[in-house]
Amino acid sequence: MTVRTRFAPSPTGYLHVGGGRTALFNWLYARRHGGKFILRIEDTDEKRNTEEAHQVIYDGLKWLGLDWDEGPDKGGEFGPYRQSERSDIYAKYLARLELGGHVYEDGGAIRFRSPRKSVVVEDMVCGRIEFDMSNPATHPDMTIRRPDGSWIFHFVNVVDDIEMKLTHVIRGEDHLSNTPKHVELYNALGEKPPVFGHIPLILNHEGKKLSKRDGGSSITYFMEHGYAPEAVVNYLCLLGWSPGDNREKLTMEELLAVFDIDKINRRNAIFDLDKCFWLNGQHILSMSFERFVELAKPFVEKAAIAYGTNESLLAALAIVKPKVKHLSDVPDWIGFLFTEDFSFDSEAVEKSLNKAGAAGRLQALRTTLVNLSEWTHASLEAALKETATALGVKTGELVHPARVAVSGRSVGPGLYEMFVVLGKDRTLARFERASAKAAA
RNA sequence: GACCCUAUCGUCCAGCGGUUAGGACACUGCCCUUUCACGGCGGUAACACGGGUUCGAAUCCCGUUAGGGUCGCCA
Repeated sequence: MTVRTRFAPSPTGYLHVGGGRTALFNWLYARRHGGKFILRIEDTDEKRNTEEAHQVIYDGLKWLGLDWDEGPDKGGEFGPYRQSERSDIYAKYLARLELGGHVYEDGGAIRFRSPRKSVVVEDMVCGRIEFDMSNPATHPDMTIRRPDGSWIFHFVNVVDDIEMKLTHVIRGEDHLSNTPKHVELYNALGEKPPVFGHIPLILNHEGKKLSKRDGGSSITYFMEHGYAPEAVVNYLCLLGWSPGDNREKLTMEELLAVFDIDKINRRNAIFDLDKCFWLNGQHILSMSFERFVELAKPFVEKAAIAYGTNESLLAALAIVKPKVKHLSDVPDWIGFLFTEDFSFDSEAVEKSLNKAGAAGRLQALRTTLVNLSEWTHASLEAALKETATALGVKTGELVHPARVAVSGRSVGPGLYEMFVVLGKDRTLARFERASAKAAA
C-alpha cells in the first residue's frame, strides 16, 4: 500500500505556521515512505475564496520546499482538488448514507445519526484513545449539509480522504476531539479509516493559540523577514521533537533521514522567535555561497541597490555572508560598497573619527597605502600594522577610524575585506573625505 | 459544564526505575578578536502538588491543581 498524505488548508489568504508545520510533517512522512503528498483546498466557504488566497498557500509551500504530487494546479487521478468543485461526489456519498438510514432531515439541514457507541482511535502520536459518544447532549448529531445545499467540513473532509485514498491523516491536535465523529462516518460508509496522527499545537508566549497578531505566525512573515526556508523547516521540526543526539541544526536531507512523526511529543509548544532566529544565522553561516546568493539576491534587487556587475555583487555578498543573520539585512550590509553617497553614523563618527589625532593617523595610513604595490588582504593587514607600530599606537587606533572612513559605521564586514572589495582608488578617496570631515 | 490531551530550567527538547537531572535558545562572566558576529571555557536556572507501588521514582499508578483543545447549519 502506497502511503498517501495530504495538506488540506482553507484559503484564508494567510498560511499559519501551524499549517506550514502540518504540511511539512505530512510531506516528510510521504517522502520518507516513498508515498504521495496531496494538496487539497477546502473552500466550501465560498465567501472568502479568492485566487490570491490560493496563491498564498502555493507560495508558502513552495518557499518551504514542499512539493505536492497532486493538487488543484497540478491535477491528479482523484481530482478535482478543490472542494467547491466536488459537490457531485458529496451528493453520491450522501445517497449512500441515506440508503443505510444514517441521516435524517432537521429544519432543512441534513444530520448524521450517531450510533452512540464508544469509538476507539489509535493515534500515531497520542496512542489509543477511547471516546464515549453515548451522550447526545455533549456529542450532538453532526450536520453534514445546510438547508441551502452547501456541505459541512466533517463530511466533505471524510469523503475526500476516502476518495483520494489517503492512508495517513496528520493534522493539528485541535481535530482530535472531532476524530470520533469522522470515524463514525467512515464506519457508516463501510470504509476503513486512515491512520490518524494529531500533532501538538503551536502557542504564543501567553500560552494561547498563535494568532495573526503574533510575530512569526504566518509563513509570509518568514519569507519577508529574511529567513532561510531550511532554517524555518528545521525550527518547526524541533517544536515537539528532537533527533535525540543533541543536534539542533539539521538540513532538510538530515531531517528526511531521521524525522519520525511517532516520536513527536504530545505537548503544545510555545513558539520562540529567538531560537528560530539563531537557527537562521546557523544555516546562513553554513550554507553554500551559491545558496546564499540565491536567497539574498531578491532582497538586493528589491532594495534596488546599484551593484553594477554580477561579479561586484558576488564580491560584496562574499564578505557579508559570515555576518548576516537576516537575509533582509543584506542590502543594508552591502549598500555602502556601491555608492559614495553613503551615510555616516553620527555615533560612530563621534567615537572614532572625531577622536583626537584620528585625522592625522588616517593621513599616515593613507600615505602608506598609496605606496602599497599589492592590494590584498594580507598586504593591507601588514601595512596597517606597520603603520600602527611606526606611529606608536595600537592597531585599533587605526582600524576604527579607517572602518568609519570607508563604511560610515562602526559595525560591518572585516576591514581588509572592505578595502579589497572597494579597491585602492575608492578606499583612498574615502580616506581623503573622512580626513576632511574629521578635521572640520 | 461535559469529554479529550498535556505537565522537567523563562522557552524548546533529552531522560523511559538507581544520573552530580543533560543539550539548545535567551540572559550572563571570561577568553579569542580590527568592529560586529562566529567560536571556546564557565555561570544563573527545572522534575506543579499530594498520595501510593518499590529497597529505590522526574520516570509506574491514582488524585488535585494548572494549561490547552473539542463540544457550530466555521474550517
